[in-house]
Amino acid sequence: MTTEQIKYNDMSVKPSGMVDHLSDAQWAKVAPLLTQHMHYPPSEVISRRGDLLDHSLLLLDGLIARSVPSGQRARNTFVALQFPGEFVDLHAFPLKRLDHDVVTLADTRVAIVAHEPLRELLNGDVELARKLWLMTLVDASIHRHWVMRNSAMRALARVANFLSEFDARMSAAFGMERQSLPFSLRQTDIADATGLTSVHVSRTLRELREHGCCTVAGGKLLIHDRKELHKVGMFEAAYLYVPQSEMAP
Amino acid sequence: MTTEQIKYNDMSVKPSGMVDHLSDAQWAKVAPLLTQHMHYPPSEVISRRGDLLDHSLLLLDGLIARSVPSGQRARNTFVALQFPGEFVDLHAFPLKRLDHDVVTLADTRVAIVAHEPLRELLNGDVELARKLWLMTLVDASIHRHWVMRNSAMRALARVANFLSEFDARMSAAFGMERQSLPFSLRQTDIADATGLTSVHVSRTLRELREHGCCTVAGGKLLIHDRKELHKVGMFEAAYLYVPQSEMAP
DNA sequence: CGGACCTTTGAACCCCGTCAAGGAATGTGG
DNA sequence: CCACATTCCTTGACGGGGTTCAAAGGTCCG
Repeated sequence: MTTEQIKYNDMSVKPSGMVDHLSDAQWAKVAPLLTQHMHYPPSEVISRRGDLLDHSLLLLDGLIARSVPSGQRARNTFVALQFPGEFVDLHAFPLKRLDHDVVTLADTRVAIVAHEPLRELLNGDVELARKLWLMTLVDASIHRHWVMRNSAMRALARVANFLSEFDARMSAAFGMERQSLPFSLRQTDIADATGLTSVHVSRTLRELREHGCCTVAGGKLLIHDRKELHKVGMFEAAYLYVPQSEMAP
Repeated sequence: MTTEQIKYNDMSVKPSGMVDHLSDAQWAKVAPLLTQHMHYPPSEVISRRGDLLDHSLLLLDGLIARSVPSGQRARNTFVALQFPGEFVDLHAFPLKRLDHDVVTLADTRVAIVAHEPLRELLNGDVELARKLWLMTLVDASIHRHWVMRNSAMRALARVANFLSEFDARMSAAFGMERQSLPFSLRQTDIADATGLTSVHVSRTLRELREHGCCTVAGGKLLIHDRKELHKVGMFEAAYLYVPQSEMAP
């Protein structure tokens, strides 16, 4: 394993994104559990399907996919993506056994939360426990959207919707919308996430580019016309349950 | 609304299925909250996307789909199915706002759990709260499997896998495996759940029948060769997290 | 400058969708 | 008990969106 272990002391600043569902006071309780950090290069398998976990991960920076062996395709299938400020596998806290691999898709930093101290913390704070529950339920809502997207949308709309979601969740992580986003996914990764082949993803991205929606190139996602991208992808962000305090002017 | 309201007194017997994740003592605490029952005919919309719920449902008997407006298909898309002994929309307890419709697919009986008394119960019982959390996480695991199935499997395997899941979850609800199962889904429902057209579902079911796997007809699912059905559908039940006490000899 | 990896493009194919018509099952009213 | 409607299932013919196979072109980095 080519991982590297570092100690940070300062988690006092609450990251943007999903953890913003927590109040400042709640974050102040969770932060002390995040003493141990790890750093991984891209395409690294952090945990494997079937593993019994005694800890979960908070994604600080980078990008992570949850991946399962694919039914009848050559490569694996991505069943979820996690962005900075999101818990990667908090469901392992009640569930323990993992039903998917956890794989990095970029240079990635995570903070480790051991389940034992987390259990003690949550035993004494019902509200906080409910917030963490809620955050896993947002994951489930996103899963449901992925089922719809990969079952009922054509390639062009499917990829446009996927990129719209990427934009929205990345914006939540940044705390603002951007015209240019870091985009470490290869076209084969987009294929794994959308249930298409990388060949057809290539063709579809060209189409989106020629429509003037967006360009994926050089590790960047350039949004030319967000409104048009959303329209092509029939994108409505409600299912992401982005915290209120986010995205304020 | 053609629903009918009944009062039951006896919920002392714990149903089989998903709620079997609860211990008898835990069930004894939950049961008193289930005083109000409802009965619905098939194809009835119980709750709608966007609704703010102050209660959740425990499915006692029948079958329920969670349905979303479809991207580019004529009909809706099913993002989940719920079987007897499962909570239908427990995620609405922390999340409140529903992101999908709740629709009956059979003659259906449910018990209503108001969120307010549930909140008070869970405030005083951390272990029980964690069990309910776990049950929503099993839903999420099933969502992930649906993403894989509808993204990465061919029609024949996809339908075989779907029917295998139906068999497994129905078996959990009955507490035993059966050769013949009540099956109230129409072929258009199978299509909505698998992302195929009903025409192709018809062809696929014929193929499964001719392979000697199973027959769907007359409101019944007949399993001729469960092992072969699982093989064709590449079915492995781990993602269902069926409770241990279930399925014992 | 050479090699590994990713992207792009072309051509052929096929799985599944679409359209259309007929058939079976069930229910309803006269 | 039959005419008729309704709903669902089945089958055929055809077309197309996406896959597969193959090869060439970029790009990055050692």
